[in-house]
Amino acid sequence: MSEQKLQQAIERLKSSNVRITPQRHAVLEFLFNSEAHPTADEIYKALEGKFPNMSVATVYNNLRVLRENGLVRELTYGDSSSRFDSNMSDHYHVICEECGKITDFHYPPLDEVESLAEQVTGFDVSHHRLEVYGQCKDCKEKKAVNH
Amino acid sequence: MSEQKLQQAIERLKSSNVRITPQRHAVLEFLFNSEAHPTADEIYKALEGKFPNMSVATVYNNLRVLRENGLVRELTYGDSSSRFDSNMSDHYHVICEECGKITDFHYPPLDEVESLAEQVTGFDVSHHRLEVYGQCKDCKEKKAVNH
DNA sequence: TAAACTAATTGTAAAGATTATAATATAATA
DNA sequence: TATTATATTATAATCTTTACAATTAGTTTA
Repeated sequence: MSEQKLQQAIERLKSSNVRITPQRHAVLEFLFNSEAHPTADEIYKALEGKFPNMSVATVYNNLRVLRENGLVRELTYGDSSSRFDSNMSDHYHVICEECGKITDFHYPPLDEVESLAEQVTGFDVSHHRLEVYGQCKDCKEKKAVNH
Repeated sequence: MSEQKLQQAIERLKSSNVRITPQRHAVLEFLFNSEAHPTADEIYKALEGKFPNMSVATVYNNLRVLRENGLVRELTYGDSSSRFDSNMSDHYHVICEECGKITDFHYPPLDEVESLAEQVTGFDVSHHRLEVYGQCKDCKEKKAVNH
């Protein structure tokens, strides 16, 4: 997709003295082209073909570097492994409890909640996270068919 | 605290044919008296004195049973282990990024977000989760002293 | 109250995700 | 192209949670 965004990200890394290796480039590119919020293992498997010798540790290392440089976000839900999202714009997620699919959706940032939390608890608030859970269209339809 | 709530919980378990063993009673009681949202391991360590032979598997089993019966909630944040909350009323959490402390706070349920998510994504929404992150009072003060 | 039945506990092993480590390879730079 | 620091690889270790089989113990019923 947006080749420009990818180039910007690479410049950002370079200016932080992060080396652009083929593996790192591939992880970054894969995430930028994915809307599926993949896990580390899914990224690893997706790049196996191109990099047969790549270690899974490399994927984890690079995800950490990308996260530390503000290029991807780590999403931790109830399930066992983290998911990664290169969409750093303000948005929330709706998660299907049936099949695990994660869908983006936009809503005005909940600034009121943050400021009330500050007042009530005395915290300095930095950010919040919100996820909505339910059943996606596909899973609804599948159930309907089986009846 | 509320001895009555504990008795109600026990009745609820009995009516679901869940046996009340000393270990199970202790896990339940500990959670009902705790406001600290403990991990499974913290519960295990807290009960070690009373039950020197208790297995950590017993703690996990009981937490699962309590969760399945709607008596505790499992909280999964970015850190490695789940936390458990016996406060089943509608409330949100503010989490200190410094020390990990979790503080309850109340806010009207975000029904609007849920209904917008339904419209936009076509999901059947069942619930949502929201956490606010920041720095707690104590950690702020500690930092101020060190300057 | 005792026997019988079923569920719970225990101890240990296994699974799965992630991190640590040390040796080797390689990107960036002068 | 030589140098140097960083990244990668392969593997082991760690940590949380679950699985399993044997034993123990609630609960029910005769």
